[in-house]
Amino acid sequence: MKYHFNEIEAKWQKFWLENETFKAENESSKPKFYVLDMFPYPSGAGLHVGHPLGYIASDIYARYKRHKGYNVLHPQGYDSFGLPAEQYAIQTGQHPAKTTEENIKTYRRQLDQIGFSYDWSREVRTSDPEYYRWTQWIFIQLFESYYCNDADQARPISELVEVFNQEGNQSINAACDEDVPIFSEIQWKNWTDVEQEMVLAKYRLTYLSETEVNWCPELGTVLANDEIVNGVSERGGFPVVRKKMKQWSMRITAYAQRLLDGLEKIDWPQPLKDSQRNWIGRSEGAMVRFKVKNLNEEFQVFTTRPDTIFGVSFMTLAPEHELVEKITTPDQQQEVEDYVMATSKRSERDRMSDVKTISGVFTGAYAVHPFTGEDVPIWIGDYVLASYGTGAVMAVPCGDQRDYDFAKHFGLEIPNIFKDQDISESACEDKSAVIANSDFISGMDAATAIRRIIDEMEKRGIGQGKINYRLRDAVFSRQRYWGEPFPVYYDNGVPRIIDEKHLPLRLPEVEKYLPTSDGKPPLGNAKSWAWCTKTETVVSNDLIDQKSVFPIELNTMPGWAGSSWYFNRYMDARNRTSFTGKKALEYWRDVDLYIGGSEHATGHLLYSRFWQKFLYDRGLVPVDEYAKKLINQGMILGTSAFVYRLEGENTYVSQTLVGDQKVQPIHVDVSLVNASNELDVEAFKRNTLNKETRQARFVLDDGKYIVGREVEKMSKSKYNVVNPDDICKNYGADTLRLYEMFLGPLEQAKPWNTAGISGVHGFLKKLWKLYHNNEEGIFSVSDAEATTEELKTLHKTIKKVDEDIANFSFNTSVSSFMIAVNELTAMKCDKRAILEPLIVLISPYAPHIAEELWEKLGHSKSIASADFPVFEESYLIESTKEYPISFNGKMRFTLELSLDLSREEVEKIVLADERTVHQLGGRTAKKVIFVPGKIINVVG
RNA sequence: GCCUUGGUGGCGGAAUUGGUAGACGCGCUGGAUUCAAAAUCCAGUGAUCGCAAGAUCGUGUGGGUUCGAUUCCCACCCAAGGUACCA
Repeated sequence: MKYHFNEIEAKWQKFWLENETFKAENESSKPKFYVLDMFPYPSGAGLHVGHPLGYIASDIYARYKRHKGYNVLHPQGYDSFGLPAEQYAIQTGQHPAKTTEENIKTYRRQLDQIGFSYDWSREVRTSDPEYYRWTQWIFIQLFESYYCNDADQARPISELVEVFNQEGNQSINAACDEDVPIFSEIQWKNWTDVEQEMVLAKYRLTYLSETEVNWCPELGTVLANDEIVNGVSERGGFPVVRKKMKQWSMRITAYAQRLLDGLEKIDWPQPLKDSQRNWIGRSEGAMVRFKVKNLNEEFQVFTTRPDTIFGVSFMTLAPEHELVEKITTPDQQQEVEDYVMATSKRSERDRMSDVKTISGVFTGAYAVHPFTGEDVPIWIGDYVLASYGTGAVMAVPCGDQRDYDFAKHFGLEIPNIFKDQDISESACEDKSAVIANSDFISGMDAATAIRRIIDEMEKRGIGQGKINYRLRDAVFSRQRYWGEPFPVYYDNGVPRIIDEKHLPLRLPEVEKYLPTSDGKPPLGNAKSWAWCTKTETVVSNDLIDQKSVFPIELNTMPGWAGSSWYFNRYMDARNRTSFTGKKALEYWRDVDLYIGGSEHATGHLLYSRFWQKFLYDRGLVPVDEYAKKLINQGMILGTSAFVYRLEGENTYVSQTLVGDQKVQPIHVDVSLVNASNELDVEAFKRNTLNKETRQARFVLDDGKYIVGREVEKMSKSKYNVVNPDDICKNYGADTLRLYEMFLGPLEQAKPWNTAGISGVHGFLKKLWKLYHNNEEGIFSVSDAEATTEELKTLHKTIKKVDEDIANFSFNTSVSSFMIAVNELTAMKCDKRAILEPLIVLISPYAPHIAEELWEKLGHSKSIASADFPVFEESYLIESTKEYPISFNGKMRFTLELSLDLSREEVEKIVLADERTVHQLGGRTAKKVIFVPGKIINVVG
C-alpha cells in the first residue's frame, strides 16, 4: 500500500476538528504548559513558506509536551486591525471588516492544511468588538491610574485626588509631566473641575498632550518611532515630518526601570534583551543648573560626567531650546536666527546622515560656572538634540570627542583636567584617567569624583544625581479608521471617559475611509459619533449641544493596543464579564514558551511587557512578566531568479553567456525556474503582461536559458515567494513540517530552496514502508521480541529527540529520525516493540502519518495523548569501543577494545599493534594519552 | 562608531564537558531494475598527489595555550541584525 499523504492528512485534520483533540481545559490535574505564537496580521497575500516556520516549531513543542503529560494551551488568533485592510478600503470602498474576514478565511485554510494542534475554540481577533471592548477597558484602567514612585507601582487616580484634597501635591512622588506646579489643598479645592482635570492629566498613565509627533502626510497618520525605518514610513516608504499635535500618550517612561529590571528574570534571546536595553537607554549622571550671566534665567544640563565640570569651557544648546531666543544678544541675533532657521529646515534624516559637518553659532550670552564663577560662553549647535536630556549640554572638550571637535572648529579653549593625559590630538574619554586642576576633586578617579561632586552639588543646591532614560512616552493615537475607538468624549475640550458598562464602543460606519476635507481623521466622516450623557448611547452628530451631547474622540488606537494583552485573553477567550477570568489567570499564569520574530523587539515586546506590569500593579494579573521564555525564529529568505536583458535591446541572455556585456537584471518568477536554474522560456513569455517581453529574443546556452540567483527577503515584488499550498499538495503537510525544520537551526535566517525537499519526502515514504514491509506492501508488525540492536537504535533516538527539543534543535532530530529509519530498515525490523514507540517519537513532527500508523497499530484514540517513550540508559551500554588511535593528535587508525581494560593493558595492546610500529617509524613513544571511552593518543 | 550574532565541502547544515571534522539531506558520478521513464535500490563523493597502499593540506586570517583546538585565549578581516551626534 502506497503512502497516500493527501488522503491521510485530510482524514486526520477532519478527525482533530470533529473530536476537538487539542481543546485545552482550564482545570486539570496535569501540570500546565502554555505555548504561544505571535499571532499573524491576516494580509491579503496569504501565508508564504516563511510564516509557518515558527508555528511548526511551537506546534512540535506543544505536541511533545502533551505526550509528556502536560495540559497544553496552544492557541491562535489574528491581529486583525491594521493599515493594509484600510488602504484597500480607501481604494475599493470595501469595508475593512469584510476584507479582514476574507483574509482570515484564507489564513485559516492555510493553517489547517499544515496540521497545527491549535485549540481554535479560543481564537481571538483584535478587531472583534467582543475583544476590543476589553482593549478599551484596559485603556480606561490606565486612564484611571497614576504611577506612585514611592510604592513603585500604578495606583488608582482616586487615591491621588484624596491626597490632593487633604494636602495638595507637596508630598507626592509620582511619575508625571515636568511642568506640574506645586499646589496646596486650598489651591486644589479652588480650582474648577476643568482645571483639576488638567492637573490630573499630568499624572494619568494615559493622557492627552500636545506632542511633537512623526506625521506621515501620505498615510495621513502619526507613526511611532519603530514604524519609521531610515526616515521613511515602514509601510509604503513615505516621507515623515515632525509636527505638533494633540495626542493620547502612554506613560511608559514610568516603567523604564522596571522594564529594564524585568529583563533579568526572563529567558529571552540576548540580542533581543540588548535592543530593549538600548531602546530604554538608561544613563546615570547628574542634572546641573547653570545661571545665565546678567539675566534672571537659568537652564539645566544632564551629564554622565559631572566630575569633569571643571573642564567646562562652553555650553551648547539645541537650536530648538526655549532659552535661545531670550538670551541671544542683539549683535548675534541675525546669525542665531539664520542658524535656527537653517536647522529647522533640515530633516531629521539629513541631520542624521551628515554627522561629520560641525556647525554652530555663539549666542553672545554667558553662563556662570557654578563652582568657579567664571564666564562660560553659550553656543547653539545642532549636534545637541532637543529630544534627549534637557536639550543642553555642558561642553567639556578635553573629555568628550564631539565637544573637542566643536571647540577645535571654532577655536574655543580646551582646558585639560586630566593628570598626565595628552589631549593635543583628541579628547580623553577614558574613565580611568585621574582628575586634575579641579579644586576639591583633583587626584580622584572618575568614580570617586562623581560621587563627591554630586554630594557637593546637592549641598550647594547646584544640581543633583539623576538617572536619565532615552525612552519616550508612547504616542497612542492614530488618525485611522480600522482600529479600536477610544471610549472618550470631549466635554468642552476636556476628555471624559465613557463608562465601562457601555463597552464596547463600536466603530461607526463611514462612507469614506479617508481623512475629512478639513483634515480630521476618518472617524470625522461618521454621521453618528456623539455621546449622549442622558441616554448613554451613541447619537447623531446633529444633536451635539456641549451640554448633554458631546463629540466622541476621532482618533483610534494604534496597532499595538490589541496585541499588548492578547496572550491573557487566550486563557479565557469567551469570558463576557471580564477581560480574563481570575481563575483562568491563576491557572495558566504566563506563557511558558513564546515564539516569534525578532522584528518586534522594541515594539510589541516592549509595549506588552509594559501593559502586563500595569495590569499586575492593579491586581488584574498574577505575574508581571508574561513570557518566561522567548525564541526568535529566523527569517526564511527567498532565492530570487534573474533574467538578463541586454541594455537597449529586447534580448535576454542566459546568465552563463553574460560575460562583459552590459545587462539589466530583471526578477523572474521562481515558479518558472527548475532546480537546475533553467528558465521555462515559453511559460515566461506566456505569463508576462508585457507585450514587448513576449516578442523578446532569448539567447540560450546549449539550448537552455540559465537564470541568475540571489538570496533576498521573501516578497511579492521580488517574485521569489513560495506558497505552502503547493508543497502541501505535492508533498504533503508532514513533508513541509519536516522540511522547514530540517532546513537549519530555528533561530538562524536561511534561504528557502525547494531542491532538498525530496529528501524528507523520501524519508516519510521509507518510514511508511517500514510498517508495510512485505512483498504485497500490506501493513504488518510482529509481536516478536526486539533485538538488542533494534532497542539500541530506538533508545539512542529517544535520547536525542528529548535533548533536541529541550535545545530547540529541531533540525538535528529530523536527521536522527532518518538515521533510525535507515538503521531499522537495514535490520528489517518489524517489531511492534520498536515501531510503536518510534511513531510516537516522530508524531510531534509529522502528526498525520503518525496518527495513521498509530491507528493501524490498533489504537482507537488519537496518538496526541500517547505517552512519550522513556529513555533507558541500559540499552546503550556497550562492552567495547572502536577507539581512534592518534599519533601526535592525528587520527591514523581505529582499534576495537574492551571497555574493561585497564590503562596499562590498553597501552600495551596499542604499542604492540603493528600499525603503531609503522606509524612511529623507529621512534619510541614518549607518552600514551588514554581517555577511557574517547580516544588514545600516542606522543612520539 | 557601538552592541549582538555568525563565518565549516558544490549547497542546507552536523560535531556532547577540548578528543575520529564534514552526521543527515540535497546535488553530482557510476551501477542495478525497466522496452523506456518515473519510482526504488546499491556504491562513491572535502582538496591535492598517487595504479594502490598511503601521504600532505583543510573549519574566515594571523598568532598562542595543549598530547590533542571548529571548540579556549589574543589581534585582525568579512557578513547579517539592532542602534546612534544619547551629552
